[in-house]
Amino acid sequence: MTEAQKPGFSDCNNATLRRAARSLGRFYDDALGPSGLKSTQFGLLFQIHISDEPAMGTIAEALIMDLSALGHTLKPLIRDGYVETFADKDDRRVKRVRLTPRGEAKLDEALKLWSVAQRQFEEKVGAEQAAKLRAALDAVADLDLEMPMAAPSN
Amino acid sequence: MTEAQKPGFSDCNNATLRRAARSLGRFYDDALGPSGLKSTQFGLLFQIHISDEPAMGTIAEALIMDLSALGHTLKPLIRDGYVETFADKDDRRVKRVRLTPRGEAKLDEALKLWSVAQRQFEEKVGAEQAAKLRAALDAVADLDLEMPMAAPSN
DNA sequence: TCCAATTAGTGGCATATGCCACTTTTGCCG
DNA sequence: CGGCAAAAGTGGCATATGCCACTAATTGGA
Repeated sequence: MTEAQKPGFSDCNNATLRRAARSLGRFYDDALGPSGLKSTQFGLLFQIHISDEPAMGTIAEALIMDLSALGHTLKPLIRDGYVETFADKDDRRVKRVRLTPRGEAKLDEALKLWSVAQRQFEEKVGAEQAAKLRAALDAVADLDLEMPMAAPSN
Repeated sequence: MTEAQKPGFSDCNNATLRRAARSLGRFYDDALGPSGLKSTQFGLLFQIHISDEPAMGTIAEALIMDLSALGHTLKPLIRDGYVETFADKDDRRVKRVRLTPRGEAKLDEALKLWSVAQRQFEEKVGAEQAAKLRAALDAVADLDLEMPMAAPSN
């Protein structure tokens, strides 16, 4: 057991996941560097792009991220003019989001850089392996994990 | 292709990874909640625990995280008295880290909570699947990804 | 119709991470 | 031995994320 601490570093699924995320994140960030976008921003712009003027809550749900976190993350993108928001016509509580022309252009630019990193990665691990990994990650992300908390006895 | 945008959300390995990390992170964070530690802090304390008074750079390398980021993340733990640092005897540039008795105790407390989440997770996906996933993630994390940047021609 | 519960966001506060510019130590070499 | 490049951290600045307490709009009854 002289190597009990050698592996990734622990048996914690979460820690292992975060570690990989930091590593891969750095790689994609570097690739996107020239565009001035972080990989997270790129992902967010992309998600908005493929959606139809989604409501913030819809985006947050799709990306499994906290609604307020999404709001914060959106700020720099709005400030830089890549994204704009507007109230839903039927429900004024809802705020919808869309890319500005400038945002679409920036996304196009970033997509070119992203594809290089993506290809680079898939060459290393193999497209099929990558697809399997993504599938596994999606499965994990969508797991209905719930602490065995006291079932609301009432 | 009516579902081109339905899956996780994109083919980006990085985005998929981050999404899963947010999801799983929330789960482990909830589990660790009672201890007052975040899953990231738990992971950091654990890493320090299994190491032998590691230098900051050593920890950063093991966790594949930026050295300065580690420094920042360490602050609240130092502030709360779970960790302490001291200069290396031979190289005064090096700062070593160790858990305080209080930190060891807190880690023990957190370990109990963590194991519940860990078990819960492995019950859902299967211990073997989880192990495979961790292996895959470690492999990804340790990949020597490098932008095909101009190879230093010299 | 009017109020209680629910839904969608916002703002504030705190941690997580990175990059960059410095400062302090070392290590190395002429 | 003196000075320069490399190594290890620190601090500042900016984004990423979460939780919580609130506010504004809606919805669902009584």
